[in-house]
Amino acid sequence: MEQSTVRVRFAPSPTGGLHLGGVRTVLYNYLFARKHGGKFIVRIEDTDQSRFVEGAEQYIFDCLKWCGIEPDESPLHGGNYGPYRQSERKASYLEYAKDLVEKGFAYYAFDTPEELEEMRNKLKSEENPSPQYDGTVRNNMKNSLTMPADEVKKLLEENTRHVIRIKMPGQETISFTDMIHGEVSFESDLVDDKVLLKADGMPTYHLAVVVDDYLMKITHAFRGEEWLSSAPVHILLWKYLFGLENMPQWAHMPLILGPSGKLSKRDGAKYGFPVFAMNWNDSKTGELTEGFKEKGFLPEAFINLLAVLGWNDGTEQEIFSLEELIEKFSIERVHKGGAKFDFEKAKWYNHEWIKKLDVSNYSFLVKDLFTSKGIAVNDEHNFNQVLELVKDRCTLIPDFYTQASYFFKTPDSWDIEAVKPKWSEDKTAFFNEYCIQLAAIENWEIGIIETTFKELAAAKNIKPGELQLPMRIMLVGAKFGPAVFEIAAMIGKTETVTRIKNALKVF
RNA sequence: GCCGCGUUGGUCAAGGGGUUAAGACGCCUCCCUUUCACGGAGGAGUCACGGGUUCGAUUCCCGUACGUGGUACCA
Repeated sequence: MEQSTVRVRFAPSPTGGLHLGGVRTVLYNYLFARKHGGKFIVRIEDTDQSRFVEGAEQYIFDCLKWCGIEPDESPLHGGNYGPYRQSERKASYLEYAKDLVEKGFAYYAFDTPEELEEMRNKLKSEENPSPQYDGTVRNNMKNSLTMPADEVKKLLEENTRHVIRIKMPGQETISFTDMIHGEVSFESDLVDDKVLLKADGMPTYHLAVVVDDYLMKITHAFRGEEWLSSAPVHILLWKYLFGLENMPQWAHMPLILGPSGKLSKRDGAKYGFPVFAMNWNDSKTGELTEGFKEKGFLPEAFINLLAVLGWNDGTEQEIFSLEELIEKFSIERVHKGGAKFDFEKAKWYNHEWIKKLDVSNYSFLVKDLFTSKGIAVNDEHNFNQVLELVKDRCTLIPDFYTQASYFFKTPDSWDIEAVKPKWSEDKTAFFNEYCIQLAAIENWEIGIIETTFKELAAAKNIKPGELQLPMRIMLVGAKFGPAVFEIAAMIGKTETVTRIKNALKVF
């Protein structure tokens, strides 16, 4: 397997935002493909036109790009196994479905939606709230198994609306080896006759994955655990159509859960944190759902936190770059059980990445933020120096505004309460004189600003510590930020003196 | 209901027949810093339950509970 090309695919449907579970699945797909020197393929599952949302396909690729994941083959990147949109492969599915009918593994079903509903209502009971179209039920329905051959032929010729269903065998144990769960098995009698080809001629997911995986020579198929229950259908299809020996290896990823149960794609707002990679603007509903990107997450942190939610390399390492993940990832170490998403920890990862990365990697984001708030950034070098000074205090990108904006504009207000109780005439005098001395400084740098301050304090017989906090309030407006003298050095002589004088009027 | 999958602190988790059951986030205390962080040192808190198997089970087996997914002409 290692010798021949590993081909892994991610098959999203363009129906909405890319949520956490989705991104993690792509990520694992991608890591596995890269680690084994294989191809990473993105195929679009757009066979359900009713749910199709304009722009969703592009959105998916935008998210991947932001995460640093580049597909080798996709509708946008090209490749030798196209088309990469299921809607463009419609013709071939019909052939395979007919082939299955001929071999006796599938059949035509002419039941109308109304008739199906009637059947379900009739059979519904306390014990069986959702009756299936299964081995016993199909004998009482309108299909090519129960109707005479000539009648079936006639209906087909008249183009009567129909679907093709798989004929689940009776009393057969269907099992396969999942790369994460190990041996998984199902009893065929308990699985229903899934629709393979819809009345509109489009395949259902079941037929499409199998046919596409075969035609695209997929070797490994990783998907969310929500697919595990329908795996027996896929296994059977592989057996009937292409042979089990050609079937890709399956891996069903554990689910990502919300704070209370399952993580719903919808109201992410109720958790207070995003559930999508990037802002998702639903053209159908007009709803805007916030993404991790826009919330202020770095892509490095985002993929890092997702990668280790359900996987670890067995060491104590927690911070991984994409390159390290490619090197260290192994599907065998992926957890079986689902994990609750913890936003606090997610923020911690972002904080770590902000600290770890050189500010030049993300200063453009902060610059955009400042610009949008009306602060023009002219001196990039100076700007980066400021960011370097405050980055330890920033968890999300927007934090840079509160942590650094005072370097570029006078504080809007002062935390008067922090200084007033201990204020005295001595201190006013000190600062007045300090201003004069500062104004006289030729070589404006941190050492001299601090020395001047301390010597004057000693001369006035005031503890420097009692003066530093007021000075901070004057320059910053509040009790936070790097060393005061560092700030003074950064904002310049004129600005420092101005801020002190202005504050003095109020203190 | 039925079927599948799962279950180590509040959360993410290492481990796996005999361990003082790692580590991280969060929380608390202290140190550093006359700010806020960063950093450092500590602390509280755990093997879902019941039966087996075994000299011994958190680890293996069987049940139960709980969680979660499926049960669509959605993916």
